[in-house]
Amino acid sequence: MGDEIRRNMALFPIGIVMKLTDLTARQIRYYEQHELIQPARTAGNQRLFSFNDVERLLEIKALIEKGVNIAGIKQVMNPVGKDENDGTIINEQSEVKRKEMTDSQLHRMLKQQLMAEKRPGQVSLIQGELTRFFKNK
DNA sequence: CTTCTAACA
DNA sequence: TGTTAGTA
Repeated sequence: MGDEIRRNMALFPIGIVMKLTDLTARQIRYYEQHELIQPARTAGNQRLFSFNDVERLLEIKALIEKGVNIAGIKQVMNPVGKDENDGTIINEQSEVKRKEMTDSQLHRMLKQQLMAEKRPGQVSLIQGELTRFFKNK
């Protein structure tokens, strides 16, 4: 599972994540407050997001666009960070159909976005494609 | 210039 | 959520 460390490596600052997910800094920080994501911090308290964080944010965004609120999202995506020792009961009765895309598809999208970042020309791939990957409508 | 926290005409 | 203030 050396791939796991790569996915959880804190890499980009909030600015990049904003463009990658098309979410506002306010939203990203807000979701962090609600423990939907937990980006790492630099010595200077700057947030550093990993691929996993970005993926989760994209899932959160998709859910938001489907009309799900924070409470609902917390139900389908168990807030990370909690230890499973202290009898934390989390019902997995998620009826909401989500994440139909594979990791490879997701990684291709993110890679393309990152490349488009360095080399302008291509644009908003996430917005349009995402809605097609995430079932519904 | 970018990010952070706190707060609300 | 937007947005602004005052920092780091």
